[in-house]
Amino acid sequence: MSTAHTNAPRRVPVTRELVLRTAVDLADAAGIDALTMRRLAEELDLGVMSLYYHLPNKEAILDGIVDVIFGEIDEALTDLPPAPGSWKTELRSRILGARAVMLRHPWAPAIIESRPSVGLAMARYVDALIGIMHSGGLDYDLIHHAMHALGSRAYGFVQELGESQGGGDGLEQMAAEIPNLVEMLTQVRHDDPESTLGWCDDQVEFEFGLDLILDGLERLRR
Amino acid sequence: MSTAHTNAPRRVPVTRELVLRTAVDLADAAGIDALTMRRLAEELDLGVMSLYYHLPNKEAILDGIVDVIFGEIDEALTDLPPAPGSWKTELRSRILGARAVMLRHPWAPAIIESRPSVGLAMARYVDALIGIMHSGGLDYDLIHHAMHALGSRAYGFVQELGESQGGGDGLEQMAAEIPNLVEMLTQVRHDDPESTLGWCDDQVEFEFGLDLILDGLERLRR
DNA sequence: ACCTGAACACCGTTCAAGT
DNA sequence: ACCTGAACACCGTTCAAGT
Repeated sequence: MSTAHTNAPRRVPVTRELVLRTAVDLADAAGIDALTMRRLAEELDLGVMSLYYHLPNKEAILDGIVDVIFGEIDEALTDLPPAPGSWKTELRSRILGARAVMLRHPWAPAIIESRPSVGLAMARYVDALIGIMHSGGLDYDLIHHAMHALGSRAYGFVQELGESQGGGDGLEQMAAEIPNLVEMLTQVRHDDPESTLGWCDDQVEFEFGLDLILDGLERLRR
Repeated sequence: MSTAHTNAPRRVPVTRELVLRTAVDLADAAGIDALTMRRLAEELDLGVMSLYYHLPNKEAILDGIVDVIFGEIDEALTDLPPAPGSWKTELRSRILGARAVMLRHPWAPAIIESRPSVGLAMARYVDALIGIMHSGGLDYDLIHHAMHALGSRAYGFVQELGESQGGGDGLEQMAAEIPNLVEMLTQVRHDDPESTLGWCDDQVEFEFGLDLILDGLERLRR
């Protein structure tokens, strides 16, 4: 996973940026729980306390990670073809672009939601969304509502609750107590038997919710 | 905060339910970070290891806490007047009822989102929402989409990102880099100067997003 | 059936240094 | 300027018991 533990001389100097990049790679490879100061230092072939020279504490590392993620989003979006279209399609493609990055870093949504403040990279991303909506003829009051209505969907994710565990192991035992839920699940499963992602295709659901909101906003704009 | 530390004989026996109730009270009073096994045991005037007789581990305590919260929601909703109305208003009032409980336990959303599985109380709550929608004429496929579109909003909350910090301390420094965001914030603040909750009234925004989704679903039903 | 202390394997971080 | 080990104050949990 890394070249740590060798005692060959380091090619690149350790910097704040390298620490953050390594932290993201570590979370990708071993899960967010593996991202401890000790493990991160090990990955960099450094003593634990050396990390504190580059960043003040673990909170700063988590803040920095969010910057890295939104940096990746920005990169992915500048590669995107211009695609003139309406404000709605433009917003939609930006958000789906952000989502593609989130899918590469499944732990990122939880970290983003845990941060108390907004970093520059994230603010820039939001700023671009607002700019698109304003150019599209939405006034700032409606844009403000829109950002709240979108919530984390603006960043390309929704925290999927419960159903994401793939059908619900324990649900069968409670079947008698939750007839409507059981009926819905069996029916939806039946309607879409060859769905590769199981009965619950998250990408489809994400776009459904996103379009529901965008269409509603478009209607309010008029 | 409690009657711990006295050595008067305990009135009520320690049970799983008392442990969970105490855990909720502790999180309410001292924040979710204060909910450690040691602190919880102290609150109950118990040795730490005694907790493990009533519940297998901390995960089970967090699962149990979610059950307690949805128990409170159920209680609050049965007190609610019947309010016949459309499926939309009925769903709306249930969700706003759930939200009122969430507001009493600000730490609850994060815990709910962190749980990998659905407990019975939560499943019952979802089941009731589905029942209402089905009675209102939505088919199960649309209901399934609806639950995903609502996301955590179905439980009465959205994880508010960034702006919730109350105007953004650090935003002023980045003003030049985020002109659209700054313009939106100043304009919205100007339009609503006497807002007691600051420029960003979460209850209003929550209902805006909820209604946007419910109205869109109603349109799809027809 | 109900409770317990000692000990273990972890955390993030302070301190007082080293080169 | 860059890095470090020892130590501290925490975690959740295992174990082997006590009554």
